[in-house]
Parts: sequence; C-alpha cells; structure tokens
Amino acid sequence: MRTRRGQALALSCDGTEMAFIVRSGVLTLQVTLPDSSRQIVAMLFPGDVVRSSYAPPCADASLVSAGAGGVWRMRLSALETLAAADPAVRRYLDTAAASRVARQALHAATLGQFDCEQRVATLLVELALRTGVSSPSGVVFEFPFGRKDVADYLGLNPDTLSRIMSRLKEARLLGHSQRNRAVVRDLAALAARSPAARSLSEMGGVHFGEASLGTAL
Amino acid sequence: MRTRRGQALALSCDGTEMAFIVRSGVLTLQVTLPDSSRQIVAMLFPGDVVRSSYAPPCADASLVSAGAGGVWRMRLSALETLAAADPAVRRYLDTAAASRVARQALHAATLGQFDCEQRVATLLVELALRTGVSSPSGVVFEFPFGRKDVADYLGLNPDTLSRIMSRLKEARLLGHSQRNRAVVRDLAALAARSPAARSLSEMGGVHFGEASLGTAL
DNA sequence: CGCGAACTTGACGATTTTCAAAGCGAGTGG
DNA sequence: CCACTCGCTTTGAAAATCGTCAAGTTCGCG
Repeated sequence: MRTRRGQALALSCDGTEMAFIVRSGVLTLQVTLPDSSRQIVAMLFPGDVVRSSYAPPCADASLVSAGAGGVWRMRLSALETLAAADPAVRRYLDTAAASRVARQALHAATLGQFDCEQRVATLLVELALRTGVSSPSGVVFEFPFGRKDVADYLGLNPDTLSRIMSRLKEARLLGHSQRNRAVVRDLAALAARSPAARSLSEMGGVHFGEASLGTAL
Repeated sequence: MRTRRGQALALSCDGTEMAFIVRSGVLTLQVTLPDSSRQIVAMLFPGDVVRSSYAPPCADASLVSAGAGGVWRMRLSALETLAAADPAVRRYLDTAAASRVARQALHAATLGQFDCEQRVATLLVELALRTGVSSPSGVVFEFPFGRKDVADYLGLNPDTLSRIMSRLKEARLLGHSQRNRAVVRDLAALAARSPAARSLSEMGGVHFGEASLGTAL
C-alpha cells in the first residue's frame, strides 16, 4: 500500500485484527480520549510493526501517514502463520514489539520529565538520526508534520513549540527550514539538550549509510 | 521469587536477556535518563510480562517491587522454548506484549494531555479497577507507593500531588487513607474526572470476582 | 518520649498556556 | 501579473497552572 500525506489507515478492518509493517516514510499512531485532545502516541519508521491491539479500547485511534510512504498491511492471522513457519520472522516480530515498548518508555520519560526545550530537542535528534542525511550545512531531513502534530506528540502547545523553534534557530542549532524539511546545523549541541539523545542513538536510530551521525554523539 | 517492598530486580543477569512474569503484587518499571529525574514508566500487575529489552539502552532502568509480591523470572530463551512448544503460551505472550503497548499509549496520553487532577484520577481509577475490593465505605485497595513514586509515574511534583489528594478528599471522592492503603468513596465521580476511565475498565482492568466495579462506570 | 522520615500546606516564582493580532506563502481569479 | 484570501505560523501580553522553597504536621519506630 502506498500512502499519501495525511492519509488515515483504519486500524482494524471489520473486526479482524490487522498488522502493519512500515516500508518507507513515517506514520503516526494517534489516540483521542473522550473530553481530551489528541495525543500522538508514537512515530513509526520503516521496519516498525503495528497491530490493531496496540490501540487502547474506547479511544478514537488511528494510524496516519505523515508524508508519502509505503506500508504492508495484512491480517494478523496471516502474519502469525508466516511467523510459525519461519523462526526469523518470529524473532523479528518479537524484537520489534520489545523495541516498541522501549521507545514508548523513552517517550513516557520525555513527556513526564522533560521541559519543553528538552522535548523538542529530543524529537529533532530522533528524526535526524532516523531519517537525516548529512550535508555541508548540517543534517537535513524530511519534516512532514504540521506544528499541531508535533505539539500533540510532545504534549505541548503549538504556540509554545513555535517559540522554542525560534529560539533554537536563533541559537544557530537549527537552519531556517523550508516547508516540510528541517536542517540541524549542530547535532551535537542539540543532543546535549536532550537527556534521551544517547539512548536514541543506541536504539537502532542509525540508518543505512549514516552510521557517522550516531558516533558524533 | 518472592519480592519485598522496594526490592529492585536486575533487568538482565550477566548479559543474558531475562523475562519476568508478575504473579502477585505490583511492580514498577523505572527509567532514569542522564541529567533527568526518574520516570516510572509502567505499573505491572499480575499476569504482566516484562523483558530486559523493554528498557531503553543508556538509561538506568530497573524493576522495583512496590509492595510484597511474587514474580517468575526466567531466561528469555527458556520462555521462547516454552512458547515454541505450546501455542497457548505463544498467544499469551503476544497478547501480553500488545496490551502493554496499548497501556503505554494510554499512559502517554495521560502524561501528554491531562492536567494534574485528571492524571491522579486516572491512576486511582486504574488501581481501584485492578486491585480494589468493594466495601461498605467504598473501593479499598493497597497503595504501596510513596508520594514521590506516584509523582514520578504521573510526571508531577510530590507537593502538587499532595494538594490534589487533599482536594479529592475534601470533595469526598476519597476516604482518609491510612498508610499504604486507599479508599475510593465514589468511583463513578472519580472516573468522570479521568478521560481514560472507560478505556481502563475495558482493558482487562476488572479482576476476578469484582466485575461489578467495571460495570459501575 | 523524642527522633526522623515522609507528608501537608502556604506563599512565591517560573514555566507554559491562552488569547489576540499580525505576518507569511501558496493557490485563485480578475 | 497582481491583488486577494485562506490556512498556517509567529509573536506579544496576560493569565493559569504547576513547581520550588520553607515551615509546620503527622506517623512510625526506637
């Protein structure tokens, strides 16, 4: 399945539990509780696995594509059959589930303990490590989120977020980004502002060919 | 393994990945990032499964018993062998992992979107549903946490937490609790203050013999 | 009975949100 | 080609929430 920006994927199709595997692009898992505003619970990168039952009951949950990308969608039972036949698939799924829990633990610490600047720094470091490419002017990466999306991920107000971004640009840590794109001029300085940076770079945050980004921390 | 209050269990023993299954009592999974204070990432109730890799790398993580309880500890490889032999075990582990992700999603929403009163209400509802027993004066349950622990779970300050508790007692939603024990006088009113209450009661929050608590919501 | 640790409570202060107005960019139609 | 409008972002001032600090209280324990 190809996905377009903003496209929402139903988490379960007529009652049967589904599984999704991200192939390219970034997806978000968002949850809206009654009388509360939306929370973006997780950002999902290529390789990540999502099941219908990752969403809490009695909540309006959906999987939304942030930018253009590709996803495999299948019935959970089909994936189980695959896993039963091939131990490598089984191991992959187990590892993916465990690492999802670990990343959610990190996110919980981000939401619970960090002040707003640390939260923003954490997100930028995560995206830079995951999808960034180094270039002469710094690490460049796609940033297919509206301010509101980022704010809902970090538990902040969009206005507050805007202020932080301005502050980081003024401090020369960030370049002036065009639409849907961001430039981190000084990744090390940004990482110094995020208590989670070290953990993020260890957690498979380093993608193909850009291992050097991780070592810079 | 029996555990005592405050006892910390090492998440991994000399490099091999371990798995834990909670038998009784309540455990907490806590994470401390560099230059940041402790976050209690999850509360673990009987039936919950934890693996070493649930903890993020480069973080000081540990499993701490809140009150007295019992835990099974085994090597992950041993558990895998069991699961390979018995499909029921396999299914149990998969379900447990998925429901852990769902509960962390709920916790993320709690930390990111709720104000401090809603957070406290959410925790109290969760504990009441999980470990509470109805009695003439309300729902009674063990509360084996210090103020600091609760504050670190909810991302609040202990002083702030203390104020909220006083306010809830004044509003007659809570009874005056003795040490390590709490009484919820009006579960429905408390649930009305937590946007996550409905989700919590659906998520297997209702334990043996106390199904009536859930239906009251 | 007195000590110490944990909890409570008040006043104050900092961070963050809210509200409102202004700015910018992209697409549209004259 | 240019003015125009719509949506999103930025920014300022005021307000609310929450955290900090310090003093007082309770409770368990020696």
